[in-house]
Amino acid sequence: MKKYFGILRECSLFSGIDDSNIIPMLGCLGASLRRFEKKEVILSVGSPANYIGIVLTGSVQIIQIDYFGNRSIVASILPSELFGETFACSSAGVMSVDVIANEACDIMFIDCQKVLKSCSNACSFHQQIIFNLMHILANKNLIFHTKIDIISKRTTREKLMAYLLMEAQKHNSNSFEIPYNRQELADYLGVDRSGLSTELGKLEKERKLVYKRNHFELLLENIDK
Amino acid sequence: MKKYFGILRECSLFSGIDDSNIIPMLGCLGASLRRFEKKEVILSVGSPANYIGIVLTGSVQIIQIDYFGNRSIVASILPSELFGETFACSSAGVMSVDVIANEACDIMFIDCQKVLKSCSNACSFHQQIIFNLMHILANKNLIFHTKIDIISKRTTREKLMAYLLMEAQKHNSNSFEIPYNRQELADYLGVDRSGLSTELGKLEKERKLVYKRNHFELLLENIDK
DNA sequence: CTTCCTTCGTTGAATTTTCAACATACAATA
DNA sequence: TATTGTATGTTGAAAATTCAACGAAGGAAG
Repeated sequence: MKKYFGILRECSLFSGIDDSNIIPMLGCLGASLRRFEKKEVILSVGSPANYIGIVLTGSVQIIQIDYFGNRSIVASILPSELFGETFACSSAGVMSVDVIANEACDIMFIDCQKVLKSCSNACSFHQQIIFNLMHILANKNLIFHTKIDIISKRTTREKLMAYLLMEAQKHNSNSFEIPYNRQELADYLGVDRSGLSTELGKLEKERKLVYKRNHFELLLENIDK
Repeated sequence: MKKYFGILRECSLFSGIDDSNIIPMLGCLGASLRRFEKKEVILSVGSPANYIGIVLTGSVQIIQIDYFGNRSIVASILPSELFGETFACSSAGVMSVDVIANEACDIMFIDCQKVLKSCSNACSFHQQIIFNLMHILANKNLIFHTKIDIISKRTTREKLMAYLLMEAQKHNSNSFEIPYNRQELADYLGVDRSGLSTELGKLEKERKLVYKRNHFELLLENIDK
């Protein structure tokens, strides 16, 4: 386990826990390690949802396949990040998404029940872990909430403005970089890429923003409230 | 407090807790009561998010107001249901929505910190409450996730079919009632009501479903995978 | 039974989005 | 510097959505 210490201490599940206590805790949490090769299925739809996964190396993708067989990538999970916690903590019981290795990766599984029930030796860090897990779930909730607000808008322009104003608020500045290229932004907003480009062009003509690649600056004085 | 016992035992925060223990626990949780009149602001954007609210009588609405002043109702909270838990458990620190009394109501506030840190007398039910809160957050997460899947689809027809297939799955039957009228369903899906009606008519002509008011029956044999 | 009111379906015009195709800009690298 | 590949912008036609308006259906109440 020790070789992954550097990653584990970055994991938000262990924030606030002293470095020296992380490795000893893993026992209480029923931690186990497993390696997966590229494209291998880590968890699949319908399988029991008892474990929280932590990506140690490589990366995994959360894949949703709808009734008509359309795949969509719900999220990409990078080293030190978690997956499966929503299902393990909910009353769903089983996974409703697939988790696939995007490349060869090492995964640590933690038994969610062991996180929630404090361990027999009543380790004092347990409480912090529960607190952290709660934070993670609640923060993900906020992110979903924001996304729903944005994509509930009816037009490309409204979605775009809602997104940019939200980013400006997040950065506390009217000038910021976004983490998406055009196609990714279009996918995030649920609109057509070319239509998005057109709308950006119009907004610039109206002097409501200036942009270049993924750097944006909102000209709030020209944006009607 | 005792007069609200009947409601509290319905509250999912207390599920799995023996009836006789609910009232005694409220002390550990820093519970307090307050009455609000219709339209009164219970929590507002920017106010500190330290408390979880439980609706005891009446109802409250979660209101989101965007940059342009458009109001939208995020949720209606009925007796025995919770509000504010996402904000109190996240690292947001402050509310980013308003909570308004939809009618005169009695609200119980619980100190979220006292839920998360086990109490000095180490009450044994504390763990169950934390477990329940985690469930509530994770389940809400799943609900949001489902909603995002649905409204991310591009066309009215796709959104509608995704919604109906999801409902069928939830009911374990191709025949079910939905909890929305047409306007509400249109708002949920983020589409135009008349366009939604048109699409329903088309699907019926294609013999893919039959419906009447809010009763629906999917004819899966005619729905192409 | 009639009236009132709400919900739902229908229609056509206006608007918006999507789609496909291509032009241009930009970055990496040989 | 020349080349190549990717990202972005632009355009026009087709498709879908929205909008406004109205008519029909169904319930509730007198």
